[in-house]
Amino acid sequence: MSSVPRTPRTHRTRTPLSRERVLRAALDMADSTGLDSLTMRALGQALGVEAMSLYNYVEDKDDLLTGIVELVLSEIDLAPTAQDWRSDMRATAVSAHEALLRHPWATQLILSPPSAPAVSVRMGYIESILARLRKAGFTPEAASRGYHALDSHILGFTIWQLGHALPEDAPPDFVDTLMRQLDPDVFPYLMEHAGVHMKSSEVAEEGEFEFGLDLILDGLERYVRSTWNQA
Amino acid sequence: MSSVPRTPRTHRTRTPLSRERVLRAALDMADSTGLDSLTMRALGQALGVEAMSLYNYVEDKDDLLTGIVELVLSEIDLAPTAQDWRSDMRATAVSAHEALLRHPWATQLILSPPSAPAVSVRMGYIESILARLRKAGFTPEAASRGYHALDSHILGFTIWQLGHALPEDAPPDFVDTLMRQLDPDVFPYLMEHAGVHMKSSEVAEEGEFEFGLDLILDGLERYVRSTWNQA
DNA sequence: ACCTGAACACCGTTCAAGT
DNA sequence: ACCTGAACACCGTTCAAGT
Repeated sequence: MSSVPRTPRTHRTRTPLSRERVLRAALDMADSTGLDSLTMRALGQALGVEAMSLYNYVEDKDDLLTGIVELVLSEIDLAPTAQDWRSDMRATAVSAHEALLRHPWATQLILSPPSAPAVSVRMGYIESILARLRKAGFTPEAASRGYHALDSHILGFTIWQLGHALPEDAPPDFVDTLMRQLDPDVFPYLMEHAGVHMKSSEVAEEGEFEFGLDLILDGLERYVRSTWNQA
Repeated sequence: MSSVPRTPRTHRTRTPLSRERVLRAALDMADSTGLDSLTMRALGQALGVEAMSLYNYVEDKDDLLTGIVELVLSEIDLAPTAQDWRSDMRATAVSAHEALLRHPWATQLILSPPSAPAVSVRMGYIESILARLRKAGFTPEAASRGYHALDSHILGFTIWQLGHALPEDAPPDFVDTLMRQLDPDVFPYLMEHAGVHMKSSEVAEEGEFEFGLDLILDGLERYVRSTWNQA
């Protein structure tokens, strides 16, 4: 701890490799150039090392991907401090949505993991949602329902939204030319729909996530109230 | 059409290759052994041909995947014949959900396509939802909202549901051993949640899709009613 | 016209060998 | 202890050559 031999790191910033540094570099790579370009060989090169060295810090590529997903999930605010469960759930959902949008590759890794079940990485996240609802007086069944409804909306809407975003390399007239190819006799309402999109800003699209979120929160509120009335 | 030379197809069922036969075989392969095992080489072998021959019927692998997604989408009932928009939308949503569950690999291809935007394959589907809502008196804006809410729930919930399904090769005591590994002091509510799952049947899980669906339909109903009252 | 062998540029991963 | 060269078993895809 205290007697690290300090070699003068003049010509190379020879920061020693570590699992954390590998994961951080992998996350940066996925953020900047996409998940497809994150190969073991390219990641090695980015760290100034051959690909094989990475296996000293990571079990295999699956473990690498699991690790960077964990980093993304750690950005979510799991302990907002509002008075009521509804505001807390809303805050956590919005925080999760924002984190997932910051790392557009993450949602598909969570929902369609290359191999293992995703639940293990997300246990802390799931536990805190369940805990908040139970502590607000939800029955175990109602809390399970609530978690399902909220989580499927958070992840499901986000991946849907990302899948419908314009491709990064889209030319400015992308939507325009796409619409011109549509036969107005066959797809009249699709053209109208595109028109609605052109008028609305990004702010409006952000509203869509919260629109659905509030629908779910409304439904949960009614659902638990009816549960309480039964008792 | 009428003068096809009929070679006696005795020792080999030498059905000539065609795009349709290639796509059908690819879909069957994805259904039975998963998307990962669907390689050009394996598909060729299944059809009794070398992989390179497939490029006579399919532009590249992307085109192949687009093709089998189209087959899945064609299974959806886009023209139910109830009286009201709500029943029609509900029927189409349920039909879509069922088709996507029959082909568990399809939803991720729709939501995270390897390259191209997914909208092109789904135009007919989107158009028919928009058309049904507009014909029920929805404004263009309300119809857009409705389509977004419905489609994101259909695809988003389904991919969430599939991502949380037990792996195919799971041993019978999979959930049991997973729960035993959980520290009850750290994840008490997660354990309780697992307990709720053990008691409920598959039917109950099917109910979750319709629970969220009805929430959205309720919200849309209120939303358009308020729109009408304004006019 | 349709199919194939050989080849190319990639993957993830292993393992013995280096320092 | 950490890193590497060489190798293995795969990918998608091309292209000239076969029939």
